[in-house]
Amino acid sequence: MRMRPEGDRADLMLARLGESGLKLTPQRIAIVRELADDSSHPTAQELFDRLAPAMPTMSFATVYNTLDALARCNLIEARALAPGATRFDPNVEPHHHAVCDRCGCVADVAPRPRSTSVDASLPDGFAVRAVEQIFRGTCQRCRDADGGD
Amino acid sequence: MRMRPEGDRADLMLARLGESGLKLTPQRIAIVRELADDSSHPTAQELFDRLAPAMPTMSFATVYNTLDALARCNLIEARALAPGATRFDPNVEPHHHAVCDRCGCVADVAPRPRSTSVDASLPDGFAVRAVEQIFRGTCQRCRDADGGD
DNA sequence: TTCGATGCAAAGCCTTTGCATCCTG
DNA sequence: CAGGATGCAAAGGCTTTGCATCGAA
Repeated sequence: MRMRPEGDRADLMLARLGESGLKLTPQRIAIVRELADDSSHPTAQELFDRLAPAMPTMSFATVYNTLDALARCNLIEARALAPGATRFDPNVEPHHHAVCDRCGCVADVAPRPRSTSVDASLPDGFAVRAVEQIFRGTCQRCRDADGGD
Repeated sequence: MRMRPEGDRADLMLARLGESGLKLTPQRIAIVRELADDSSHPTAQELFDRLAPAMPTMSFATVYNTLDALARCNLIEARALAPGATRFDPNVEPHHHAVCDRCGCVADVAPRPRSTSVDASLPDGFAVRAVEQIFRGTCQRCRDADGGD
């Protein structure tokens, strides 16, 4: 089983974007390539800041439009992991997140088997589509920097 | 074991607010009473809208200041359950949430035993403080209104 | 008087929208 | 030429901040 080489996921996303009738413009290609292999869960602002140097005409509207298109195609997911800006996640497989209380960094957490198996105490008639877990705490970097508690 | 009568939780929160050195002003009392027995997870705007008729001079700054003070005292928790406005939760015991994809309503979900017991795939050195689960799906009301899928 | 709390308004983020312009087919 | 996509700017929600005023100890 080989590792996924750079670009694979971006190419897959671009192909699916194209299949769904959207044009593969330079802006969209740049956004997809920036996001596809990024597990840091960037905000729209962060993506814009990274892309602006190479594409000086990029606009926020295009970033948001593209992220919205990608989300509609189920190629990324918009996540509310903390108050503030929405974060975008190229990993659409079921998984969870560890969020640092101090620096706000986000890491993926592999899902456990059976983690979605209980609906006992859900509201009557609630149909579950997905279960998200957020592990809140302190990342190693912040613990090292700050003394740990 | 008796049910908690109306006002108990509000009184407890007010007492603890006072103990932590904050003055129990009419505005703070009104905000606490509005939130203490409310499980709908209101936004700051919603609280303001409910309080404004009875307290015409209430300002947003006071609502946010008071919510921030309550959160610092661990009497409420600010939650990011979906993109958009932060929701405030008077239930600070460990529990989870069911969030409707359509109407955005939020219901509490009782925690399961052992639901926080595994940290196997967490990032190295990440110290877990709390585990939140969000059940996403469709509430009964929306399924009834819309046809169910 | 002193110090915290309030209310108002302005400013700051984050995001969406309207519209003119630009490509591409 | 027709349609979608872009870029810009304005608007709109959510939240914070600055500051003058108010009120209780």
